[in-house]
Amino acid sequence: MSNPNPPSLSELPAQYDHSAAQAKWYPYWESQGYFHAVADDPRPPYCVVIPPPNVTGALHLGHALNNTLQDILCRMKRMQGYNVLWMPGTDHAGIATQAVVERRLFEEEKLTRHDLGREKLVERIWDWKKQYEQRILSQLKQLGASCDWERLRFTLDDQCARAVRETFFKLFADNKIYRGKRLVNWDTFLQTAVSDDEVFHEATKGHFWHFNYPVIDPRPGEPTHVTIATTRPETMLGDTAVAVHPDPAKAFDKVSAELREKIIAASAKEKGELEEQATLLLERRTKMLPQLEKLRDMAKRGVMLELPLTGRKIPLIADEWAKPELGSGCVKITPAHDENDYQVWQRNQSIDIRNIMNTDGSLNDSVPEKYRGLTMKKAREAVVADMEAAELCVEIEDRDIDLAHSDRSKTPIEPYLADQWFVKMDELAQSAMDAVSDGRVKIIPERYKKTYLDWLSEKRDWPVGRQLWWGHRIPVWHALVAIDDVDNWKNDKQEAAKLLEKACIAAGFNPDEYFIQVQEGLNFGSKSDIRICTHSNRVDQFFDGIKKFTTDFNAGPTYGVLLPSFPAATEATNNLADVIRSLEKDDEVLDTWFSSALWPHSTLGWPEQTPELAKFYPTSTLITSRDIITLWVARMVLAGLYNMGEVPFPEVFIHPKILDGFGETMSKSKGNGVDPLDVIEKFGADSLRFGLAYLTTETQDVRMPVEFECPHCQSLIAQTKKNRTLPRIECDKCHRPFGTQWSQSHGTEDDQKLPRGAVVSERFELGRNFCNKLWNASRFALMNLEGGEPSASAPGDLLLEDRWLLSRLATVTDEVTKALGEYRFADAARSLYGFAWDEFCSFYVEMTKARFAVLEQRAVAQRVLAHALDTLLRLLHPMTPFLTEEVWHLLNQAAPNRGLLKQDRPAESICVAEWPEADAQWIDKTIEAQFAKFQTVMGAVRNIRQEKNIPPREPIQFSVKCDAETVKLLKPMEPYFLSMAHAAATAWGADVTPPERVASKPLEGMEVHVDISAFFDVTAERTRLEKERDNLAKFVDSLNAKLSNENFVSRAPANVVDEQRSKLTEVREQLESVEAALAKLA
RNA sequence: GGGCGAUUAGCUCAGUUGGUUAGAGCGCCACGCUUACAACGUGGAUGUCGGGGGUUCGAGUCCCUCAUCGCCCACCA
Repeated sequence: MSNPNPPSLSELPAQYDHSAAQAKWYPYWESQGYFHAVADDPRPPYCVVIPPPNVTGALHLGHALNNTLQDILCRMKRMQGYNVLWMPGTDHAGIATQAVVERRLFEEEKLTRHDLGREKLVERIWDWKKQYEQRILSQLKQLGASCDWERLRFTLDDQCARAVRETFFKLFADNKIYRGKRLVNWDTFLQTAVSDDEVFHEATKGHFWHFNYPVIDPRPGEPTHVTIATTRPETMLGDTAVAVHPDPAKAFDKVSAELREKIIAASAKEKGELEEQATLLLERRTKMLPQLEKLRDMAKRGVMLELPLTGRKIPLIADEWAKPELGSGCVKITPAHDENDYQVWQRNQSIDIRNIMNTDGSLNDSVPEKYRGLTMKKAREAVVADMEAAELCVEIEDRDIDLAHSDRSKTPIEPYLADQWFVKMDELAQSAMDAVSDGRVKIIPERYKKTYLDWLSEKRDWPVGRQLWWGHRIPVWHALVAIDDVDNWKNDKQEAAKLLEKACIAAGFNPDEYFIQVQEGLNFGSKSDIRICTHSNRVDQFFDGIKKFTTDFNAGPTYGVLLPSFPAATEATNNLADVIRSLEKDDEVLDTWFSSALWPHSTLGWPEQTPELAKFYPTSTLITSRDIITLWVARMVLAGLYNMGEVPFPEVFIHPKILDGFGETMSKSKGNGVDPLDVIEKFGADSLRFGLAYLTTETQDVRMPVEFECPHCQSLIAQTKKNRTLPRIECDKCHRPFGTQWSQSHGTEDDQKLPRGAVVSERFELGRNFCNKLWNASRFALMNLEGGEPSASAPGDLLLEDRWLLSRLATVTDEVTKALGEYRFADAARSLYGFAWDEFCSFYVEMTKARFAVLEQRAVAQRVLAHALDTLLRLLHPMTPFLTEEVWHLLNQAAPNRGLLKQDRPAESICVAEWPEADAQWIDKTIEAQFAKFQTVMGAVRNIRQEKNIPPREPIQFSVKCDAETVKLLKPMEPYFLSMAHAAATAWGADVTPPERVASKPLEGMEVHVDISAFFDVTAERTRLEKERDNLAKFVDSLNAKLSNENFVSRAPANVVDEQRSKLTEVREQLESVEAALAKLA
């Protein structure tokens, strides 16, 4: 397939038609297979895995940035001759996706997931996924992303599922997976756990209640009660202890010491406040220490307290969690409803743990009958009333409380300790830290190394289970086993494991397909958990086989079997065979990040040892946003090391975030998001890409004020915090209403029917203007190249401007290649922008106009022009692929043979053209300096014309006073002064005398005189010269001041001083010539 | 509470290892539709580089400090 639609060069439109180019070239690239990589291609590999976008919704501007940057690198590397694989895919995003589908299900059909059931719901989510994935892929293609679509993956597809099972199994067999407790955000309305992301905090007026718990049998002189304080009084029904610090004196001293350190470091302003704090602390210590120490001693003696309202007795314990400096110094312990209390429970296994809540948020049977079935809210009222009636409520303070609410149901969250799967992180985290510390993985910019290392260094175990239906189901079957005699069980558990093993073998599984684990003690006291994990592909048949087999077992010791139904277990007595028979498949799924962590190797075929894995792992770089350094990057590193024994990528580039005009992150829920397709439609994909690259600087974060575009009259309305969440907006100009993205989710039916106003940003005009400029320069070149004869060219044929352009081109090539290699996208874009616009277009192309008018000069100019355009297009292709491909094909028509000294046929597509190499032989600073003189004189002539108000087309005459060498340089440029400034040179040289009525401009080593006899205006000229004189005089003064400073002359480096001296001489001369001109006027 | 970052023209941002009188794009002003381009051309105006202190011959750049804004993490009996 060649150019699908070759146009006539003379009929090219004056404006670049981005939508036509996009529609034409993407299908062309795909059909040519340019983006498809194969493993047995011998060229060096370059591989990038896409950060898989969530299938929750459409891509936003941040994705556009992320993928543009990846595409820029991939396209450059492809041109550099690498075997490039950009692995595309999407993420199943467990919670977010299920939540979206559930919400729609409820809105549209008034059904909950329980009405539908697990299988049906999962089916619905797959439907949703297919729809949105299509949309995401289409967005990526419209952006121009050169992904290898034949390899498209999804984190929940069969290949990824296999990698997930394998990894989980490895971890399990390696004893890195265990069951523990974790405080989850429990949504009592939806009866599900919610992620931290889906929780919003709302400050509400609340209270701080102080309760007294009576001490049972206090000795004389001892306190008769302890006081505790709480914001959630209803949880007292689940209290199992009250804690006091084991060494209050030491604890006080520690806090004091910390405070003193702070005071030393503090500013004067803070000092007073801190010192006051220290005084209060000291007073408190004096007042409370004896009491607290008494309580501590009582705790050691095993004193019990009466838990009011329940008739239960709970111990007073000594634990460091109790902070003597806070409240009463004593803290109630509710292990099942508070994470810190849970840890206290873990340290003090003698105390009880008591869950008081049903999944619907009502109180369960473990509380006294009168509170059973009450909601937490009602229970609070009842508890407080009863405590007050018992005169045990000693104080109620008002207090603002940051109350967590579920974003999905808008109801308050109940913290709730649930059984969870955990991955042990100590060794894994250490391995990932080492990889970054020793430089095997480099994070750019380097400051993000700290984020990464700090987070990993906590080595917090990773809770990987989620109470969801959408995701990788945990490949474990388990049964809870209650036993009374722990010692006996320890022996018998070997027997249980053996028995289970036998069952597995009999069911036809190989020993390396399953792993049996027995864990004691972590679940509700002495109850143990027997589990089996498998990575077999036949997971679903697994238990049918085993259960059949275990019917043959009748003998064996008896155990209590707990069915693992959430939250509380029911007990039954049975024998060992029944223990196995009672095994149930875990109904949780894995955290989405578990599958994302495997992305770099799972997408390449792991655990299969595929040729792709051998060729492309480790991948070459990772490009992502900073908010997932910990969640994703760190976990990919540790998973890569764990599964592959090698880091997944040697470099990670963290790119900026795009914020709105108020410095806020863009998000759908704020209504300030931007759909890249809106921008692509209005400005074109190339403009979007170039604009984004131009903004990707080292300094993080880009502020981007956005506007609504009225769909009726196209006028722009600035987005404000107010109008961005209106369901309909009235246009400022035409006063007709239009809808927005916000209308779709929050508006009435009428709002949703309104034509939608696109959200765009003026920031992309830069890219659009640039693309258009380039298009037109190309158009000019094409018109003048068509029919040109390829001619031999030798360096000797080249004129100053050719040598200048080639020198600049080589320098820019070098700059761009280096900048992109170091992720300095903005530098590359700025360098190309400046070169293309200010040098190539404004000077070189302008100058060729005069040369094309002269027959003998044509061939060389054509040749250099074609070569320069060819090179520039290749340099720009990674950023603006569509435009450059369009022009490339036209250029192939106009100049089918190209090259400077040696001519060749260019590549059929710019996608696979060679990346330019900076040819050092052309870099010539002398030529550049000489050319700069020409530019300076040109500027002076143009400047005088403007200042004298001489009409642009009015011919003028000028002369230049300069040395002989400059004459030799600039005299040949006379035609350019004519064509570019309508100025005719009358004289060059050292003895040039200015005409009678003249406007002069002193320059470095030169004087430009423009004959203005026809336009002479003494006053205007005097004003101009006086201004110039003042400027120069000021400059001379500042240089004088510097040079007369003894310290500067003696201490600054000699070259700096010399520079200043010669500058002074130079500026003085200029000043003299201005003063002379002024004198002449008078 | 801990950490990170930002503060430069009306707006959005560059500014390399400290070294001429601090730059770009948009916007603004003036003139121009000149046969590549008005999405353009030519020229112009615009800054106490957030405040204060310090190091230095010399600070937008390095150090300290204050202020404001933003982000991440932790915690809130």
